[in-house]
Amino acid sequence: MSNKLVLIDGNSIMNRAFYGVRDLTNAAGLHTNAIYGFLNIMFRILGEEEPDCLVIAFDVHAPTFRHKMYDAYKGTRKGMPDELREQVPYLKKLLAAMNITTIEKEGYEADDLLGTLAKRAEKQEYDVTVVSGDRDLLQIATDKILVRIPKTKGGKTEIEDYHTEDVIARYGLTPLQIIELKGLMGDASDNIPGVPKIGEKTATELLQQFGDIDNLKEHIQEISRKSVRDTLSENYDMALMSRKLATIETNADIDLNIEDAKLGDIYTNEAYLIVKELGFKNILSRFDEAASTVDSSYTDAFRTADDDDSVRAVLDRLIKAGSASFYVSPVGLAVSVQADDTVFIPATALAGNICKEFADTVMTNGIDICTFDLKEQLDLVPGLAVCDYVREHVTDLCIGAYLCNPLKNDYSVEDVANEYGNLVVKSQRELFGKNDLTESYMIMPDQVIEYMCTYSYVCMVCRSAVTDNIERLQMTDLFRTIEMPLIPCLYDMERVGIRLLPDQLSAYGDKLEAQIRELEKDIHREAGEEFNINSPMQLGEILFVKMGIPGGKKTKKGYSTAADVLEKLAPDYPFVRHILDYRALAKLKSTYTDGLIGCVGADGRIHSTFNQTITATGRISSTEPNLQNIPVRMEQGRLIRKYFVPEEGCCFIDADYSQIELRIMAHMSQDESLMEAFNSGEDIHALTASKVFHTPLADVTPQMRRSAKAVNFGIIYGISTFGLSEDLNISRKEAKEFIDEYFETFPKVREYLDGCVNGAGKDGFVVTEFGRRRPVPELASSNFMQRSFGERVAMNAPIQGTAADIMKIAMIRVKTRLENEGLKSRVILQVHDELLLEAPCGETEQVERLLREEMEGAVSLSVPMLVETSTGSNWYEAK
DNA sequence: GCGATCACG
DNA sequence: ACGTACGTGATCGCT
Repeated sequence: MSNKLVLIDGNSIMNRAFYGVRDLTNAAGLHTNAIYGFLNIMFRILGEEEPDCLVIAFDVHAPTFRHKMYDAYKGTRKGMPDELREQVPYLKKLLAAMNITTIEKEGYEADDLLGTLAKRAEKQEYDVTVVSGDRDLLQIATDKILVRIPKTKGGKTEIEDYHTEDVIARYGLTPLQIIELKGLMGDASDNIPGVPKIGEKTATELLQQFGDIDNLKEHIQEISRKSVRDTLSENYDMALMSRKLATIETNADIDLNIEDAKLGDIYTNEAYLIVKELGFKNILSRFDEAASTVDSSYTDAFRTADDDDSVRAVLDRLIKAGSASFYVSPVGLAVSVQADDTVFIPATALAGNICKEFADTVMTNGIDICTFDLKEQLDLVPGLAVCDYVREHVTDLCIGAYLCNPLKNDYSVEDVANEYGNLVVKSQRELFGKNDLTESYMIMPDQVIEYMCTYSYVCMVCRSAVTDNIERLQMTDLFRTIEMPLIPCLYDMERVGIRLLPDQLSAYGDKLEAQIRELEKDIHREAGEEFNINSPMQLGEILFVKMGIPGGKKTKKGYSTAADVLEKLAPDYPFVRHILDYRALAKLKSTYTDGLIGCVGADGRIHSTFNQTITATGRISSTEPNLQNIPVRMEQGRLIRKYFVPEEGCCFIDADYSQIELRIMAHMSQDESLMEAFNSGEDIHALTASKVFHTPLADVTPQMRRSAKAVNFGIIYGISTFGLSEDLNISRKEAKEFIDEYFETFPKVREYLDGCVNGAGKDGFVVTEFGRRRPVPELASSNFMQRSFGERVAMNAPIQGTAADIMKIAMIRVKTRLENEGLKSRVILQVHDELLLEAPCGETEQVERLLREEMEGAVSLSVPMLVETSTGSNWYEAK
């Protein structure tokens, strides 16, 4: 078996970690997140690859051959932020202590050193793995050289692996052609003026046809598109330059014998001390001798209390301390009164009333309590579901962790323990697999008790780190007055649920089924064969190959059959219309008929889950089932809403914020024209059309209003000529004219949006009116696509997020006031800018008024908030 | 498990 | 990396 060499691009992996890992500092105040992220990736690679040799390459702060070649290259390499730069020497020191070979050389970037070593090792029959965050490295992939690119998505790091064939599969080009691609796209020289602007798609097609830039030059007359031909001939020299800059040197002058990079014992005493100084306890646990020194002694202090006296004693200590953390499950309650006073109390204690006694004690004494994911525990302590109490006295670390970084995929006690407390704890899954806690408690009670106590303990010891972080990020007010008191609102919606008439809905499903069968027969007949219409692959084959319909393109695996593509073909091909109809019906049947019926509980109601920690913008989301996407736009779908009905003697009230996002933009931009538009009370899209097209309001055509509406939406989404042209089915040029005209009309809107993007570029995040942050790391990217995405996010998130904030405030106000006035009406659904209430029929008028007051009064902006309400005996009627 | 598709704001 | 509007979730077919 051949030897294996792993090569890591130190700078690029640190850089990735710096932007992907939460801000960490050690006891001495040194920023450590990039080191931490690097080590995690390195250990993962070492575990997976088990290499014989390892080399880490670094960039040197000195001009490289690229600088010497082209002055403007300087501008393309951004300097590192200080907080990253200070970490580099510590990592190098640690690697040295671990006897890991590092290499850096003046005049070269890390890429070049890796490229040279990889090729050299390949000749010596090594299996080579190269790890980098930079896709430029793909050019050196071969059958023997594997390029691995870690991607951090949400909280998890996934690694993309590329041998030759993987590059071809992903890009349609060979590894060497990747260099040509970069040359044509000018990627390595993003900021250099005059470099040909050819997109990846065009560039890929050209290369697939002509192989490389040199051959392309020779056959330039064969290129059909004039614009591409012109760009190329004008900028040929720049393309060559660009290609040169992107080419990784594989013959760098370095004297390193690969055998000398043999991996020895990396867990040395010296390294142990450095890791300890850096404060990475869970990395410390990798050190064999050191493993026993990892502090897990806190479990020694865990106790159990089950007799009345000792349980009462715990409650007394609780009252004396005035604060505590807890974690509760069906098996019992874990309470931490102090860091060294964690007690497990079985659910059977105090004659089975322990949970209620605990909640009562807490609430009557105004105890400050801390837990993780309160909403999941409220069934066991329902008395705590009071907005005012939760706002003042409860801290949910799950919500806190989400506010600090809303981009993660999930939030767990394990991660919070690790990030905020430097603790390593096991998850329920790791400890008990798929068994639930009650089962596990019967088989291994001690482990379950330790698990419960650990969760409570983590809340106790991580509490201040999380709340300090929230404070540092200036979100304490958002956390206390919006996110925390929202929890009881969501809990109520879940618990109350919404009534569905399954039998009637099922009958509607049967009707749909009959129509589906009919259409299916027609479609198969027209196609001349039976095939699965639900398979985009088979359908694409039928449409674009067998039937020869033109225009089929897009997607990696074959043709796109998405609705926007088919919609353009439908006028000319009745067959395509049938497909679209079939799709619409099939969707209704599977998701909204069969799917919803399967969700009806024993009480005849659907209890969705409303998640508060999913979205990047602050919205809530709904799952199992998703009740935020019940059809409304098409009549046949909208009919589904007839089967959502209120309890006997009740009706539905629907309350809808009118144009909330555009109103927020008017306020945040302070654009006089837009504010005036809302103060006038006219139809906003028509008014926009009137202003943008310089037409009297009365003469605005439906077509003009439609365009204006699309532009208004586009503005909220972070406008781009491409997006608008796709949406309105017009040319890019026309789209650009619309947008320019819009900004001419509403100049402060442009200033505001530019300000969002600039602010995000400078600070790395954007903020809503209520202080909610969304990080925008994409803006720092050197990749055009990613950066553009970052720009759109920076424009959209403050608006969408502020709307979410306002709705949350409204929900808290509505719930609180309904309770204060002794009304029986309850909010049962939230759909971003809309609330649905179930109200006893006698209360409707009062509650409609209440809703308008609380929702419109939730916030005071420069333009009025307008809420429209309506009532009905089912959801269809109430909308 | 992932991509394509389509439902909503 | 998110392959060009922003933000979601469920279902299907396919590997």
